[in-house]
Amino acid sequence: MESMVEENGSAVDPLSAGSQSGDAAPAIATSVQSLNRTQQQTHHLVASTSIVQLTLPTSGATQVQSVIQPNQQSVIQTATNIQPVAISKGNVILVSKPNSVIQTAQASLQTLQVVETGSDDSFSDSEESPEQRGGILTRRPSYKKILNDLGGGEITVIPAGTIQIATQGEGVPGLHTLTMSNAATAGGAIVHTLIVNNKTKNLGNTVSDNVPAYTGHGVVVEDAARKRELRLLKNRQAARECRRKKKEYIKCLENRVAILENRNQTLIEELKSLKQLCEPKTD
DNA sequence: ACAAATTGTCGTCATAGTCT
DNA sequence: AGACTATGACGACAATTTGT
Repeated sequence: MESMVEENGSAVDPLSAGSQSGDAAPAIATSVQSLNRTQQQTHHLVASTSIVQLTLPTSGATQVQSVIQPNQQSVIQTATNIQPVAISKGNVILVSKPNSVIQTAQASLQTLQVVETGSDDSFSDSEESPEQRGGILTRRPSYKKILNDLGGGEITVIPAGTIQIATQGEGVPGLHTLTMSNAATAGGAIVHTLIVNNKTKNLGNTVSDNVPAYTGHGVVVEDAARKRELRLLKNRQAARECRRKKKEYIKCLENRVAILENRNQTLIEELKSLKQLCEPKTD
């Protein structure tokens, strides 16, 4: 299956439009500064976005409204219920909900997010002011929570180009397997995800795989040093995961900016033309 | 070419939040 | 309630950029 993208008459490959992912700074508060630095090397994030029309031959006259950011990940926003959408370069993305956001970076799929929205406005503002949170400075909601608030489905992206998908609500619990043919690692990657009671468990290597536990008469014996090692190891991994989620969250926000700016521009132009129509003729 | 400044990444700690 | 997890904050270090 091949997709055709038209932008002012010229073909554009939305997947190749993405490139360097903007590496984020340690804190959200400073992320904009950091992104600015990254974008010195790329281009300005939103300034050069453009609308393209994706024509998908096999799905009839279906069109996808997309926002293409040069040197940034692409945003593909579906205008209608079109599923599945297949895109060149070997990535097949099944979109189960309207108004989805699909992020790609370079040739390999890096982030895939399904956002269930009635309209763009349903990007709920998950960042509350301290006042809104009760007037005291408290910890912000977790990225997981924020992203869940943004959309119905939960999709976790694993660094090595693998994708882990969990279904909530109407989803059928069970073992889900997702294979990526062009994962960053050679030969692709397969992730098995076990969903039990709406909770996701990675069936890959776990922390305990790496740290041997000594058992005696069925009782796990661990000295303080071992416990500490285990704790540090877990926390190290947790920190990595947390940073990855933070980057994902920031990308999500960037996409949101791109979509909203694009929409804003459209509305401005619409307003202009309506004004012109309403203007009394002077000659 | 070199030093200083800037930025990114990582490991660790502390602790709020969540789970059992 | 205690164990566990997620995340902000911090410092160390490396890589990159900038000014001279």
